[in-house]
Amino acid sequence: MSTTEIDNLDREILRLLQKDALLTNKEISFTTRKSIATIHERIRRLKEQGYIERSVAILNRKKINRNLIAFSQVLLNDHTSTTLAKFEEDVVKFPEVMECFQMTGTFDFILRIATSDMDAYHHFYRHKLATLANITSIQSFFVLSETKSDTAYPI
Amino acid sequence: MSTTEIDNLDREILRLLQKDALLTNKEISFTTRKSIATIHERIRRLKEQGYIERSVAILNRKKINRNLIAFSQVLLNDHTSTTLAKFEEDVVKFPEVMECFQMTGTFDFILRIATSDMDAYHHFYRHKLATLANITSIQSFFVLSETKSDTAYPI
DNA sequence: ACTGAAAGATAGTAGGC
DNA sequence: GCCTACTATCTTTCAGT
Repeated sequence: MSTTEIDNLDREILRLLQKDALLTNKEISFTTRKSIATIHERIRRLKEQGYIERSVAILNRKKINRNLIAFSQVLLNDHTSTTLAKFEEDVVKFPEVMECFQMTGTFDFILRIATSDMDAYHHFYRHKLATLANITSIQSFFVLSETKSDTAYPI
Repeated sequence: MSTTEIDNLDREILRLLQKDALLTNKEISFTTRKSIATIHERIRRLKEQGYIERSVAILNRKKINRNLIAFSQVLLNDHTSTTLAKFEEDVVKFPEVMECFQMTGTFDFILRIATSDMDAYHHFYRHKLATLANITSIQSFFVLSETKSDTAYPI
C-alpha cells in the first residue's frame, strides 16, 4: 500500500467512473473543467495505484436466466485452517457461487448463489454444495425482490 | 421482455465484457474471429435489448476506506405493503447501504453495509438503521475475509 | 449477417508553463 | 500539476456480398 493520497479531482473521477466506466476522457474533462490530458493522466494513476481494480459490464441477470438469487449460510464442523482453506478452494469452483465471504458470528461462510430457478438451486445444493467435506449445516434464504443493488461506493 | 434470443457469438461477447468492459471492438473481433463492424453491431444490440445494463469501474474498497462489510438481517413488525415500501424507501437512502434485498424466511430484508470500520458501523446502526419505523430486530454479521466476489455470470 | 474501407472521434504522447 | 498540440488508434457508418 502506497502513501499516496487522492484529491477532490481524483474522487470526482472515481465517482463518475463507478457510475459509467465508458465515459470518455473528453466527457469527464467537460464535467470536471480540466483538460483531457489531465484526466488521462489521473485515470492512469488511479489504475496504476490500484484504486480502480477493473471495469466490467453489468448484465441483466433475468435476461440470461439467473432468476433466483440465494444467500446460503454455511457452518463447518471444524475450524482448522486446513478445513477452512479446503472449503474455500472447493466452493469457489462452482459457477453458481458469485460470492463467498468468511464471516463472524453463528455461521462460517455466506455464499451468494445465482441459478435459473429453484430446481437448479436444489440441484446445486444437493449435488454440489452439500457434498463438500466438513459441513455441519447450510441455511438458505431466497431473494424475493431487489430493492437496491449498487457497485458504486459513495466517495 | 422481447422474444429475441442470443447466439454463441453474443454469449462470447458478454463473457468477455463481463470480465473487461474496456476491451476494444478490435480486440474482441480478434478473439472471436469476426469483423470489427460485426462486433460493433452485436454490442449495440446487446445494450439496446437490455442484456448489458451498464458498465462500471470496480474500486478497491480498502483504498477508499471501506474496510468493513456487514450483512444485516432486518425483521419488521408488520408486513403490510405500506410498511415494506416505507422501509425500502428509507433504507436505500443511506449511503452505507450497498444492497437491499427482500427475502424469504425468518427475516424480511438483508442489507449489505459498507463502512470504514466498526465505529462507523455502530454509528450507522444506532443513528440511522435502528431509527427506522417498524423494526423488530436487526442481526449483524461481519465479513472476515473475501474468498470470492464476482460480478460476472458464467454464460 | 457479415465484411472492408472511409470519415470522424478519442486515446495517448510530448514539450512547455 | 496542468495545459495545448500532435499522432496513433479506435469507433461508427455505409455500400457491397
